[in-house]
Amino acid sequence: MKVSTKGRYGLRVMIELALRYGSGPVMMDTISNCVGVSRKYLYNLLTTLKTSGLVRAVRGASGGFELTTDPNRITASDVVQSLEGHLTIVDCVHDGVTCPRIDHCASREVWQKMGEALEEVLSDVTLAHLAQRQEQKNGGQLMYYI
Amino acid sequence: MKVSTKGRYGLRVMIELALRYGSGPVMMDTISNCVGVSRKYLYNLLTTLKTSGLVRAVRGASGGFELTTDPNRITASDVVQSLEGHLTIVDCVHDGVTCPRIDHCASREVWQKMGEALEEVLSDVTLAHLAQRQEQKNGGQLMYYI
DNA sequence: CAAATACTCTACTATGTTTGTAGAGTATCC
DNA sequence: GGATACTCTACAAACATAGTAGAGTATTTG
Repeated sequence: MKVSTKGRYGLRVMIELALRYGSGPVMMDTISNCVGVSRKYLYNLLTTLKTSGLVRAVRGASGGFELTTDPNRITASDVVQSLEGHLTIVDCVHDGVTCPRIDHCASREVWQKMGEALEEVLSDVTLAHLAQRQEQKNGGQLMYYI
Repeated sequence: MKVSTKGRYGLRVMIELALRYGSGPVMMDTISNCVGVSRKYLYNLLTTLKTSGLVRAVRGASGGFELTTDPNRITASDVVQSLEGHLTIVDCVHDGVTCPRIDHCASREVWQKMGEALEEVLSDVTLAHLAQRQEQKNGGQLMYYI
């Protein structure tokens, strides 16, 4: 019951983009350095996030990636679900393909509640919130890890 | 971010034992039939649960497994944590081995909240509760799936 | 006692997912 | 037209999950 590196790195990536929102596209090498992920792997994450419509890519010289919308309109739930898929702890909660014992399964109600609890936590946290928190922790400086 | 079959089957197993609590040990073949898991795999689950002190084994003829204590003193949290490990979404939340950026990581607070939310849901649900719910759904009959 | 019963243990394997890497291709800016 | 920087397909190593096989051991019951 862990978040994979996709979700972990992905949220960091989005926080970095939130910190730089409004300053034009940020190139992959910069993000790669800040977050500590290889350029190649980063591309996977950004491609997924792009497909979900959370980021936009600008090609060519002085290109890069940027958020498609204001950081306070993107939640951690959006980011995590984009990269990790549905916020369901067990497939039967979301699938149309239900297991044969679904009607007399008490466990299922527990798994459902867990998913709802996660959704509640994540949808309550915006990127703006996280970026602000990050700035506080760093004393207002962007971290580069060069 | 899924519960594995260990957790899913394990909780079912414990609900079955809760339904039969006080009637002496239940043998693995019975549990295996009710829950729909092979005897061999079931052994893995029960061994883990035994190590955690949630069930007790009785060897020999007319042996089997039974809960070590009353079903309303065992929570879903106990069961899931026994089989799946700590209820942490990301290791850095619980590990002593922290990642180098732990001090300026805003994401970590999100992962921590998620774990706490799960704990809250699971520790609020007892086996007695689940067994009762299961009985309601089955009209008071034990299901055998023979 | 002895036979049946039922848990116990070690080891092995197949399968799928995660976590990446390689290298050539393509759009855009100046 | 050259430099810049994203794009795409394919592949592969490492790890975790989900089991299976088969022989061993403790207890009850007659």
